Amino acid sequence: MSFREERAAERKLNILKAAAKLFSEKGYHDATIEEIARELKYTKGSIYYYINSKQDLLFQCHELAMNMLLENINKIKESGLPPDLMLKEVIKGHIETLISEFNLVIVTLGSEYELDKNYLSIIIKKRDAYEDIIAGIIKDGIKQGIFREVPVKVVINLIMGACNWIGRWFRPEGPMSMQEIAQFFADYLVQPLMARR
Amino acid sequence: MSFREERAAERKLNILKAAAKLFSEKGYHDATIEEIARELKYTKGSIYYYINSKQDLLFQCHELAMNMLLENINKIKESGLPPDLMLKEVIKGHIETLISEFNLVIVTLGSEYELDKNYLSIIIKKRDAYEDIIAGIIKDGIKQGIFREVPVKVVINLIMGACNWIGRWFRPEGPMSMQEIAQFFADYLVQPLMARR
Amino acid sequence: MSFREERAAERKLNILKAAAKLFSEKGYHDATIEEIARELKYTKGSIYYYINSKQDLLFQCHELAMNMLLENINKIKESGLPPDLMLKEVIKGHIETLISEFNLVIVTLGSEYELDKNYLSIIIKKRDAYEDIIAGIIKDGIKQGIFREVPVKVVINLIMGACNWIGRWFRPEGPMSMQEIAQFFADYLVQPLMARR
Amino acid sequence: MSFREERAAERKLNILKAAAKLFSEKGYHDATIEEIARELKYTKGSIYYYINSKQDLLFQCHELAMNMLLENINKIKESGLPPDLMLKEVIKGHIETLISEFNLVIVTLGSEYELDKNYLSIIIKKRDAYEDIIAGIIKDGIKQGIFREVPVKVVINLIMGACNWIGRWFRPEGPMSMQEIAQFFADYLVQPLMARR
DNA sequence: CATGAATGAGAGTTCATTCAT
DNA sequence: AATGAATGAACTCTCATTCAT
Repeated sequence: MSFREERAAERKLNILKAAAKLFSEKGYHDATIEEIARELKYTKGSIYYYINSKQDLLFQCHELAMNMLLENINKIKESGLPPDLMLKEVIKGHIETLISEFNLVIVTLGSEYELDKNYLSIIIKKRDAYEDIIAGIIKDGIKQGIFREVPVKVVINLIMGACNWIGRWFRPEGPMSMQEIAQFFADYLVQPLMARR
Repeated sequence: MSFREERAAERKLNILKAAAKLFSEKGYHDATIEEIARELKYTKGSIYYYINSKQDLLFQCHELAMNMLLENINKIKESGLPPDLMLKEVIKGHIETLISEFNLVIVTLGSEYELDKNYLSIIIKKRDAYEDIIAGIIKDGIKQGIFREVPVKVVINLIMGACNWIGRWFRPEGPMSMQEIAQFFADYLVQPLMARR
Repeated sequence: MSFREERAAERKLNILKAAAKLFSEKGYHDATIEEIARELKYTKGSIYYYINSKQDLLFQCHELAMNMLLENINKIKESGLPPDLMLKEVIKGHIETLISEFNLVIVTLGSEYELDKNYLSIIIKKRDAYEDIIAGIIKDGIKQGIFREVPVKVVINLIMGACNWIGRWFRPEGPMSMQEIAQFFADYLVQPLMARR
Repeated sequence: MSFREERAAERKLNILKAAAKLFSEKGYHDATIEEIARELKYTKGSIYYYINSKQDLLFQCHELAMNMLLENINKIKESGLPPDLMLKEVIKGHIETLISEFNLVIVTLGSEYELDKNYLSIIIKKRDAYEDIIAGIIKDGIKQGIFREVPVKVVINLIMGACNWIGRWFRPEGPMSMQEIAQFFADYLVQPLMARR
């Protein structure tokens, strides 16, 4: 990558982050291109040198966030941990990514219907891949007798809901740290899966 | 209420439901007043005979939904059940209201930042009242030794997240019925609260 | 006039006065039919039993005001006073009508361009008649050597301007009464007309 | 000021003048943004690149006009003329500004109630400053024994009314020129102020 | 007589997007 | 690479007016 391209890529990333911030604060529609530009001390027109459209911007936010989540889960998948511990790691990693890349991930979680059909199907594919990995872990656990029999999809949705909702209420200045919350959620959500001995 | 007033109230409710449907399908911004009118075979202007503004419409959807949830939880609070069973009833009731009044409740859960400050504060007050009742039940359970010690707020957020997320994935034609899901969630989410004996 | 017609006429006058009040307070456009109706505890629809259109309402305000002014000046014309005193009476009468029928007259003086062409031409005819009478008095005075030679039209416009502007600043609670102002204006405005001896 | 900024300022002034023309011809409400745009061969939307709102446009017309009048009167105040001649100069200057910047000034004189409270208070402050200067001149004249004792405010209102009304009837093609009218008004309106010797 | 209800034409305004420079 | 300027489509909202009951 040439110097020029590098600089362009960097600027694009900045635009993405500024967009994500505003999208997550005010919603896709109420965040205007003008505001995004102002945030970066660009002018409205200049932005269009780097992006194709506002939709495109939204899509790339979604994509970036999903890639982060996928990267994280793939690492965990390789860890060789037993299913219950592995699932806990997944939950903790999910929450930690969610909070540390707050703006980006919140956009993904809160603006589905704003995405055009074509873009949306790409994102959904990634999300499905993500959930499939989780499903694999749970099924493993069941097969090994560590987890009891459960409707896997439903459990995943339950877990994802609990975790994703964190974006709505988490405040860094609150009484529990990100790590404490992540640990608490992991324990709370995995426990009912465990088979009785 | 006179015949006239009754009919007017009914029409207003219809408008509210049509609005909720479109808001939940396309989001607040992308649902236009014109579409809402078309849905009801009204004209754009006529809608404004019943409402003050689009914001107002959104607000009233929120309010209607919150009132339904509050009505439900208040009934359960009076039931005299032990905390664990009561909490399960709350979860089941929440999910059932959510699904049967899908559009309305989804609007409430998914469009916070679209609401003007003044309106929002009213809704937040209602939501706080709702969560306070749940907090009361959990604290009761802890006091009675039925539930273990937990950070109450965090647990509520966990439960609410899991439940509210249902709006994102539930399909009536899916393998589990609304009641089955509600029961499964209630059991799954209450179990980790139980004190070990 | 039958009882019914009488009542209708009375109500129409009330509507006219309410309209005049609102027109003068907020301007023709910003005063809505709804407000006029509310002022009279009618409903929007009912108003239309008595009037044809909002334009019509405006026109009739204009006409009523002009008729009052004409009635007044015609009485003075018959008085047989010498021109200078007669002109002073006209000025005083004009100002007193203006103030005591404030709303009505203000409408006439401040919303010419709101009137449709057809309506406007009728009002302008009346105004011309009014000014012609004043012109007659001044010309008389010149002929009799009481007034000096002046461009009559210009003087009339000067006098009318000074008087009509009163609607913009007069406050009944101010330091001078209506009569004092009227007398002061009459003296001030007639003096420069007097021929030197 | 750069070339670009200069052009932008010029365009803004054009918009102001076009707006003033239409406002004075048809009144604030009946003049639409679309018409103003059409007058300048712009599109409706483009206008908003230069202004914030229609109200803003009206306000700026008011302000521009008041600034012209103030500039004029301030120059005269410095002239060192005796009060009677100075007052005549003020009247002439007022009339000449009024006529040569017809549209702008007429807007100011005829659309008070169209201005929002906040805007209006700014304009009223300027108008008060203007009238205070005139008041100063008259009081000077009284103190020097050149003018007789009069209620100053009332006289100012009388003079302003006579002058401002000119906008309603002046036609450049009429028998008297702007200068002749201005001179006539100045003489006519100052004479009754003079102390008798 | 009175009115609740409905209508539709039109206004102001916003904003993503484009483009010449 | 950047930007000031312009555009037009779309949207919310208002209100005089009509009409069945």
